[in-house]
Amino acid sequence: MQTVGGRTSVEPGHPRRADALRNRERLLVAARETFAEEGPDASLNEIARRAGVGPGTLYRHFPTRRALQSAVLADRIDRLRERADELAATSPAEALTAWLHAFLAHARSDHGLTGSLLSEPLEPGFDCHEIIRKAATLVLTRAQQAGAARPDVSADDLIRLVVGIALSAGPDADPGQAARLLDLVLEAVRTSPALE
Amino acid sequence: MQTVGGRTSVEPGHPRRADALRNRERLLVAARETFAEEGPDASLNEIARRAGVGPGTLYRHFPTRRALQSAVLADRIDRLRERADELAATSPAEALTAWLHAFLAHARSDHGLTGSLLSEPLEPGFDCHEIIRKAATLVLTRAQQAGAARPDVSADDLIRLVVGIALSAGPDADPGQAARLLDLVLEAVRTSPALE
DNA sequence: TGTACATCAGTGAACGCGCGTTCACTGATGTAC
DNA sequence: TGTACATCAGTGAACGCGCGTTCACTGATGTAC
Repeated sequence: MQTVGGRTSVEPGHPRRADALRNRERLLVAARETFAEEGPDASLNEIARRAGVGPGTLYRHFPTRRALQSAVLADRIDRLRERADELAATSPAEALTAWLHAFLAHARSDHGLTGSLLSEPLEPGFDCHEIIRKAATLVLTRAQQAGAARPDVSADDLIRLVVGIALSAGPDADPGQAARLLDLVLEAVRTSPALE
Repeated sequence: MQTVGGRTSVEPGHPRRADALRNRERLLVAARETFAEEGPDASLNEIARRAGVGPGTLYRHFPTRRALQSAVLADRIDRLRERADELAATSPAEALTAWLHAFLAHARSDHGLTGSLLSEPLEPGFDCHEIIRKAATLVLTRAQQAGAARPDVSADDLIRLVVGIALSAGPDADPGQAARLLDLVLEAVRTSPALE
């Protein structure tokens, strides 16, 4: 929410020292890369190695794998939330399409991280699934009220479909196919169920 | 193809001894269970333990993890292929719907095994992706020729969508939601693209 | 501004663990007579 | 049918590996004066 220079501001009091902040940032960069390359089960020692810090340092900043994963996702999730707000300026139908494509790009880029965090609840304080669901709901209900999306589809349905497309396509697959599949799904979402 | 008492017949010459056949069968049962519970990366030692054999025995029968995985899938894949043939007796539209739902049930039940085998090529001789693709193509082209499915959708698209739904739903999720999502997708598949 | 000090983050060797995989040996089985 | 033997499958201890995780120690940093 409060951001400084485009970077999420630090919770007051927590990381005080300059080297702590620097290492935290390095760990996040290394984790993002490693998760992208090797999936959400990538080795934590390997991430520490890439960040150029000892494994103990990783644990000091992120006591659990889950904590590291959600920290990695945090700013991208936040960007998706912002995007949903921005899209309020466009038509409901366009907003729905554009946001889901943005979400697809996000999910495709992280090699299953979003998928793995989707199912299980996170530590309290940052539930990425909840944030995504809220953003999806925002865009979807607006489209539904405008008659641009069928009313019997939920935000959860859309999220599952997009994550599913991202997971089954794999990160090295044709990005065009994933987008095409999403377009196909979007047609069904726009179609009135009464037509059936 | 040739089956004896509902069980796939043995390739001539390979497993000759009675205890070898028995252990092979035990390993397959244990692997099926373990993969279902713990996913396609489950421990091979654990599978051998459950089957009541030494790890060496597992390796004698299945030299690689992949070989074991595809052997586990083999008969279910075969059943899907048969199902596609049987459905030739029903209407093209019904056949498409029914087969995809059968495939969804299959993919949902194996905790990502199908998904993991989908992307990478298998050992020569049994390519489960190829068999599934053939079955899907059979059902899909028939529907397309009857005007019951849009022509710009490929068998690969359908497979990806179904696998995606299965993967994103997770095995402990609501089976109703998965079926509903597939129905939604099927609506889009039936819809003429000209309507857009 | 300069310095002394307390605090707190970083270090990295080390541990235990379970994994995949091997292999010398044992023993069950099928077959030939 | 019964038996001797060769074959081939099973065994499971053992290996090396990389993982997650810890912790006693070091040292950088921020602060108080």
